[in-house]
Amino acid sequence: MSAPIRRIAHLDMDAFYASVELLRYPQLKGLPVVIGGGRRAADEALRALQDERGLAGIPVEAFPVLRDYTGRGVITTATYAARQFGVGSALGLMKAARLCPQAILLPVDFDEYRKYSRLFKATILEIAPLMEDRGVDEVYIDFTEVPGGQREGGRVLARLIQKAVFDRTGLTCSIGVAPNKLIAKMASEFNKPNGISVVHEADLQSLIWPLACRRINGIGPKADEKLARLHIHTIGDLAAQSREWLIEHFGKATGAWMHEAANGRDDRPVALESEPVSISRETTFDRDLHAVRDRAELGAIFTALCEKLAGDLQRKGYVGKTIGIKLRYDDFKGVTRDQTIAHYTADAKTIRHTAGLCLKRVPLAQRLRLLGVRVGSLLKAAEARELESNVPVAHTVSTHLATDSIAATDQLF
DNA sequence: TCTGGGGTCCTAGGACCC
DNA sequence: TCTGGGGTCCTAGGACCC
Repeated sequence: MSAPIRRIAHLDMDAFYASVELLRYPQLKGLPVVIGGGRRAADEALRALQDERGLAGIPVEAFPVLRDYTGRGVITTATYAARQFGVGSALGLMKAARLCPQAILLPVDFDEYRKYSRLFKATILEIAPLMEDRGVDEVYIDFTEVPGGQREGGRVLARLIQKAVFDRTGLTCSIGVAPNKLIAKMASEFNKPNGISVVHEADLQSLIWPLACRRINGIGPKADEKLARLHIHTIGDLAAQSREWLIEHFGKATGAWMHEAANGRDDRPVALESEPVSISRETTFDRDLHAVRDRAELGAIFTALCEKLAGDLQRKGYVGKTIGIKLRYDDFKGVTRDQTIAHYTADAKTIRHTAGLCLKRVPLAQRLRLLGVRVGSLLKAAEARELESNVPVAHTVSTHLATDSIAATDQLF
């Protein structure tokens, strides 16, 4: 037997949030539905209806629709019926309301999506043990050594996984199988929804080169625009450029990577485990707030963000020592500030204090639409304890001083 | 009536150390 | 008296992804 050919799958759940919602509200099947926003009043009305008539008993007319929405939310997911109207992810809800006013608008329910996310991933792991988590609704799977992973280029195993996921969750997914992650990711888009597509190395020119450069995971709007200015539109156009020329225009790292990608080369392994680098909380206000005029309100939001963040860290068992803030002004421009402290922490007061110092270094004349707090340079709490277990006394004192001066920061706003 | 809330990685300059 | 260079950490911003 010769060595097995590397076969990597990318699995993407179809319209994940929306599909989970349709499991609860089957009466909405086939209708344009979008998930997003978050209006307390409408959410409560919906909850009251659930209590009264049961989920599936809510009449279609009783659901909130886009037409009635006022606020600053965006669409996170749209059903395929809604996509017909040109609405999709990241579109502002007010804008979407003009395209499809009758679309039903459901609030985001992350807890529910996380539940199904765990379920479909556990199902995959029972079949194929080498899986990389890429967020709530997608994964990479290494098919190479899995029984059936080589049959029909991986199609047989892909079908098996697709069926297992559907049987367990009632949800469909699309799978691409290819020689590497880069191509697998593109391939999973080929037959959406509920599709499978298999790409071999020899298919590069016929299946990959005609695609727009933007389809490469890692080429975003900016790079795409620049490529277009250079008259490069397809991946084939990109592959026709020399490595040197690409490095000249996009820099050493990006240029070389583009050259590899365009030629279908990617040797990144399927990464089973990864540790978080940072954890953050942010919020966009219902209306823009002014640091002076809305001092009390901003201060309360700021403190609440720090407390939630501390809770997240503690629950997940991490501490960090780089505390940062993020601001977005009413013109949508943003700034960040951060500060590294002497000791790892997950303490709300310490975070609040340090973030408060960051805030003092930022211009606050203009009104704000967003405030965020971040903790980075993370370490597992146990590892940090070990690391800091024989720390000089002087440092311990400074921590107490820092925590004691919280009162002063409270007067910030 | 524009534009959410998480994240990751890269770049680039300055400080500071060897 | 001058001339280096490498390495690491910190900070700010930006591109990109789900």
